[in-house]
Amino acid sequence: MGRQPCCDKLGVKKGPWTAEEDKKLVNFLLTHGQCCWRAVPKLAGLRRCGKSCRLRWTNYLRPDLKRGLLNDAEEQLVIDLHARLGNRWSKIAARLPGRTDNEIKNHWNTHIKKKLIKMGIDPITHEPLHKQAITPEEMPCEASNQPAGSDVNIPQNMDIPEHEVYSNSEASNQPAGLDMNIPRNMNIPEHEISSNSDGGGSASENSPSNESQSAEPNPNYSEEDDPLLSFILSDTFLEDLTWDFSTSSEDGSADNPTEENSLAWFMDCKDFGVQDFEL
DNA sequence: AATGCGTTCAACCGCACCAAA
DNA sequence: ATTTGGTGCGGTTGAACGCAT
Repeated sequence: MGRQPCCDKLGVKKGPWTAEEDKKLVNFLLTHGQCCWRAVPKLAGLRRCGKSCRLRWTNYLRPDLKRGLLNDAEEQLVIDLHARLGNRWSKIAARLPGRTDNEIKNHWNTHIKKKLIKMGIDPITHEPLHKQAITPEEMPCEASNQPAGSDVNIPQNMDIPEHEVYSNSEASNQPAGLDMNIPRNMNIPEHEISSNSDGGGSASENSPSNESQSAEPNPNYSEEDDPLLSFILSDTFLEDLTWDFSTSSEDGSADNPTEENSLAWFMDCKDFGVQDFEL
């Protein structure tokens, strides 16, 4: 028996969201909070699929989102995390506050991938495209561990949960003398290790037929060599983040906002670009 | 100004997981 | 143990945009 579609295809609007729709969705979610997404469009007065509403909210309307291109430090972090985690964009995004999996995925495909190729690095394996051609001395500085210009204060000795790393039987495949920016022996929680029993992966991710296409994380990463990465990968980092936008604003006006205030404030943020507020 | 081409990114699609029934 | 509905995730698409000619 096939699955019921997530929403009635008839009468459901698709395509770009209008400002009016955004307003309705934001108004509803700020008022009622996130509940059952399937019910959201009906309750919010939208002719949209619940899934579409969720996507619009998480990828675009969420007030804690940063807008704009990833900076150098973030980009380097994405590269490092990708080497560790592979194409698990949601896991990567979880370590970059204010960034979405979609955004990172897009940025990877449009910018970073090309950059790495240009640098002679395979964006999938994170190994040199022509191992003979590139010696460690020739590795571009951008591939060094510490992102240039990174001013993040990074606690030392952060544990990376074992479950967040791919298991990889080819762990020893790292070429001798190839240092790159890949820390070794990183601790990552077991439950996020990519394997056939991994609960979170998509079919294509775990599909053997796609293995050559999917990004294999480098198993030899270690946060010891990359304090920034170790900090970001730590659970402490995630726990410490203040995701509740309502309590943080430059002038404090958003503290304990009323529903109206928060909507108005939020819409203002959208007008100016939320990134301007450094939420 | 018009056209073509390449790039970007918001949005969609399909699948898998998980919890509840 | 099985079914079902809700949600999350990663891959893909296509409209919009920018740039060169």
